[in-house]
Order: sequence, then C-alpha cells, then structure tokens
Amino acid sequence: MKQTDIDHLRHSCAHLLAAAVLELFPKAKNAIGPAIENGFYQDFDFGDTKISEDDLPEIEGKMHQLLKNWDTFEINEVPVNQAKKDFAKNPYKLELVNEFAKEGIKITETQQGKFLDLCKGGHVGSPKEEVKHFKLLSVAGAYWRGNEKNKMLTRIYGTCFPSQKELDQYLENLEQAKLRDHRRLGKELDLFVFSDLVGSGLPMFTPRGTILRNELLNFSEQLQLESGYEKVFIPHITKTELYKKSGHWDKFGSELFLVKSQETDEQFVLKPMNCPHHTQIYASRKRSYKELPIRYMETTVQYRDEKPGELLGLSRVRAITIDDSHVFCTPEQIEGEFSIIINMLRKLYSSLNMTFRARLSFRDDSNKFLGDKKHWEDAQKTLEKVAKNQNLDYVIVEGEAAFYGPKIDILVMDSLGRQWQCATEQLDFVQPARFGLTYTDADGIEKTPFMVHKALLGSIERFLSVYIEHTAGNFPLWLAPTQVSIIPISEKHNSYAQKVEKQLKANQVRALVDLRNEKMQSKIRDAQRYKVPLMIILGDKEVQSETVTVRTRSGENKFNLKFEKFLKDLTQKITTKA
RNA sequence: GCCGGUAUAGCUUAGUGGUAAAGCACUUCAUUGGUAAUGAAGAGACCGUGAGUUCGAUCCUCACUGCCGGCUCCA
Repeated sequence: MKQTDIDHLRHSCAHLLAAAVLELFPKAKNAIGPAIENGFYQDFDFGDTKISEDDLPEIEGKMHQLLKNWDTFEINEVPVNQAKKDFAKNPYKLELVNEFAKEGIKITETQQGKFLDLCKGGHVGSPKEEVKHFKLLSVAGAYWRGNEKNKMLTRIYGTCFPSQKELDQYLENLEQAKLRDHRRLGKELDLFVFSDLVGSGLPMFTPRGTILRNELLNFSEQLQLESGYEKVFIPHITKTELYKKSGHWDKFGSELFLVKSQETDEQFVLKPMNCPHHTQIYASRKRSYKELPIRYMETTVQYRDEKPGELLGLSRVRAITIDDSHVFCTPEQIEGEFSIIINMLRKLYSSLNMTFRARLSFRDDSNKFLGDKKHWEDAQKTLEKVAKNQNLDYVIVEGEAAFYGPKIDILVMDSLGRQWQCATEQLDFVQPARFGLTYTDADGIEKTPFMVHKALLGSIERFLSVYIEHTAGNFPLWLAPTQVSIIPISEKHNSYAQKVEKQLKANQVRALVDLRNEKMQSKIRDAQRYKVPLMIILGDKEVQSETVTVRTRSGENKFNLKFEKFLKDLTQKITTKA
C-alpha cells in the first residue's frame, strides 16, 4: 500500500472518530483531524466536559457501530454562505471557511449519515470495508493550530492500518519501544537517577552509568587527541558581559540561569555554551598564521533552563555535557578541518554500530542570520564540497543554520529506524569578529580567523538516551559497566573465583565476583538482568584444570577455556572495541 | 508555560472515610548447588507537600511539587 493510501485510510478514520465523539458528546466541536506519521489525530473542543483515556473504549465502540453505515465518502462543493450556515456553531470550521473564502479556495464538505464535516477530501472508497482496523491510543492537549496563544483543545490520537495484522504489529512495536525506554532501562540497569531535592532535568549518574558515560567520552577525546586537538578547561560561570559581547545574551533570554554574587554587585550566569570562553583563551595573546589551526577541546557541562514541560529523561535535561571543541583557522583550512571531523564521526559511529546522515543547515533570506552574505555563500559551498568529497548521505535544509554560520548536523539512525540529531559541526564567522580575534598572516596583515564548533557525541545525556534504546541496554563489551560476572558454583570455588577476579582486574577488565549465598542459577539470572556480556562459571572442573567456562549473555557456552588464552582474547576485544 | 492523567516500602503494584497488603530487593538462619529465581524468619511506609470538608482523611475538595502522555503535521 502506498503512503498516500494509508494517509487516506487514517484521515477517514479521523472523520469516523469525530462522528463518534459528536454522537456521544453532542456539545463537542471537532477541529481538524489529519493523518500523521503512524496514525492520525482529531482535535476537539469539549467545552466544560472532561474526557480521559477511560472514555476511549466507549468511543471506539461507537466508531465500530457507526462504521456499519458508512458506505462511501462523497465530497460536495458548496457555496461559502452554505458552508458558513452549516458550521455556524463550530468556530474552528468557521474560521477555516472564512479563510478559504478570502483566499478563493473551493469549499467542500463530506456527509456520513447526520455527520457533516468540512473536508478537502482524501479518503478511502469504501470506509465500511477498509477502516476496520483501528485503535485509539491517547488523549492529549494541543493548541488550536499549534499556537500557544490559541485555545487549548483536546486531541485524541489513534492509529489505523489496512489489516489487523499490521495493527497488531504496530501495537506490539509500541510495547517493545516502551520496554527499551531509556528511563526504564536507566533504572533497571542502575545507570542514572533523579532526585526531587536536586531538581528536574538534572540527572545524576551512578557508578555503573558513569562508566558508560566516561567510556564514550574518553573514546571521543581519544579521537580528538589523535586528530591534533588540545584539552583546555574553563569555569562554569561567567560575567554576563561575555555573552553580551558574543550576541548570545539576547538570543538565549530566559534560558540562561542567573547567578548573583553576594560579595560584589556582579551578575554572573551559568554557561549555556562554551565558545565565548574558548575565544578568550585564543585572545590571551597575539597569534600568528603559523599557529593555526588552533584546536581547543573540552568535555564540559553547560546549563540551559528548558521550559518545565519539555524535560524528558536524559533526552532533554538542564545540565548538558558536551564533547565540545572550537577550532580557530584560516579560510583555506576550513575544508580540511571539516574533513577531519567527518573522519572522527565515521570512526566513532561505526564503533557504536550506528549509521548517520548529514543535514546541511543553511541560511534562508530571513534576517535572523548575522554576518556578511558573501561569507555565508562561500561557507555553504565549502560545506557542500566536504559533504560531496566525503560521500556523505546528505540533504540541504534552508533556514536551519545557527545565527552565526551554516552547519552540518548529524542525524543518527537507531535500531528502531528512528533518526536523532546528535552531533553538530558549525562554521562561525560572527563570534571571532565580535570578540576581535585576529592572527597575523604571512603578509603581515592582521586577519580574523574562522571558528569551527564541533561535537561528536553532542550532548552525552541525549546520546545515551538514544544509545540505551538503540542497544536495549545490551552494551558492547568495551562499554558494559560490568564486563565479566564471575560465578562460583559453590563456596568451595570462591577462592579460585576471587583469584580470577583479581587477575582480570589487574588487566583493567571490569570484573565482579558474585560471592552471595545463592544458587548458580540465581546468579546467572541476576547477571542476565544487568545484561552483563560475559559470565564465568567456576566449579570443580575449572578449579582442577585452571580453566574457565564462559557463558555469554545470549546464552552460548564455551567450556573449560585456558584462563591465559581467555584473558588474552578478552583484553584484545576490549581494546579494539570489538 | 498550557491541556489531561498520576503520586501507597528502595522497586513494581493491591487496597480502604476508622493510620495499610503483596512480590522483588534488603537483614538473619539453614542449605553448597553445573547454566535465567533454594527454603524459612525478620526488618522496612507520618500512603508526595500544604490547606479545607469531616467526630475521624492515605481515600473526598483545593493549591503546590514531581512524574507520565501531548502541544510542527492544517478543512
């Protein structure tokens, strides 16, 4: 089935939903009901009546009942006056009718039984036969036309498929996605926590979660060090003047956390980004073209005050750790610097078993973009050249650029086929000028350097939310918080097990011996629950022959491996991130 | 911020206008085992916070806070 046909099916179902609701709630007024990515929704003004998800089964029942008499979808063109009369009691439809009349758009209606709706068409031929396989999913608030100045309507989400099988499959996928929800796994695998005393959007990482974080961040730092980046360090607060000069003060507005000094009159802010600080390291002395490119990197936390309703697990937080960097370079070096970054991205994401696409975010003609237009055009050409030469799978989107320059956003694909923006690589010719950064070129003239902002993982919190769901918590060996769980079969084997643990730890393997007074089966179960990649089972045979029996988390066994050989293979796998 | 939902032990949940129950986790004892839960006992909760209604509130009402589903998709 083509996507347009599925959209027609879902849009038809939205009509059916509207009809059912109006039958059950005569005072309700329906607004719009389009097909969306995985289903449809229909907005209603219920007046004073409150409805909740408990009402959905009844509405579904009514839908099935009405559907029996829905033979066709007829679309009739009507004069403006007729439409105004028909929808006199529905301010939302009326607003649309008036708009269409103004713009000279033909007005069409569709009627099913006593249910009359304003509609531009796009339905199935025989609703009675085709719209059978639907399910209402949730109730939510939504502003009329998505504008928070408008009235809040009640939105009912649902989905509809050509067959029951596809519907069931979709509902099953929703369940699966819930099971691998990073908030749930974060708790189950003991990775991160929140505290009401600390505040919302401020995750704290447990020892296990911190290992995961640090392994990822160390990998990112390692790639950068190999590519000629140098570590720097900056404090997390600054006087507001820094951002007034950079242009961020107006841009960020209420997202900035303010910090007031009690000793002086000075007003500070928690840094919402790191570039202005880094420019001040560059600005600390005169620079020669011979020094460029200068590449500062720092994994550091920045703070942004999101609207409370927008915080979500690790995906939207208020303390954001970025594997950030800023390269100061000449115009001729831009292309090379971007290529270096693309190479790092390749290494990083292929090690994580993820693919990515690029979105070249360019400017449009609006006036929110600062700086010289010629600069922009040159820069955008350079970025596209890099994307082509690097064989990136890319699209160009106009209007998505940062205010200071165009960027390459990296969209990572996860195992459920979803796309997430993680990394971003940005060119900036505004801030160096604003901060008066210069270098003396070969011809003795002082020039303004370009600045390249980059993050490989982006926000580690956000990346972890994606990666936890991507892997469902089955982290590869090199990332697993516990890499090896050592399970002695009985207490007779404890001392050998402890010896094995000691040797593994001496080789930087994250091994943990389970000496609890539990049966082996129970210990295996717990190791499985924490998704530990390898379990070592030790009994009489292993003790006697100085071997280990290895069970993987997928349930495969290798019996009586020589310990030395096992250790060698293991450390090899870990260091190569295999 | 706005609409709706929700808040009971560390976790997952049950329950009632007369201060609460279960499983897992935890502690102790017994048990020492070959690939996803050994048995028994014990301890653990001002039922999110504040106010109101009531003789009496974990339960009803209101406010606050946290969390959950949403707030681009245009008749």
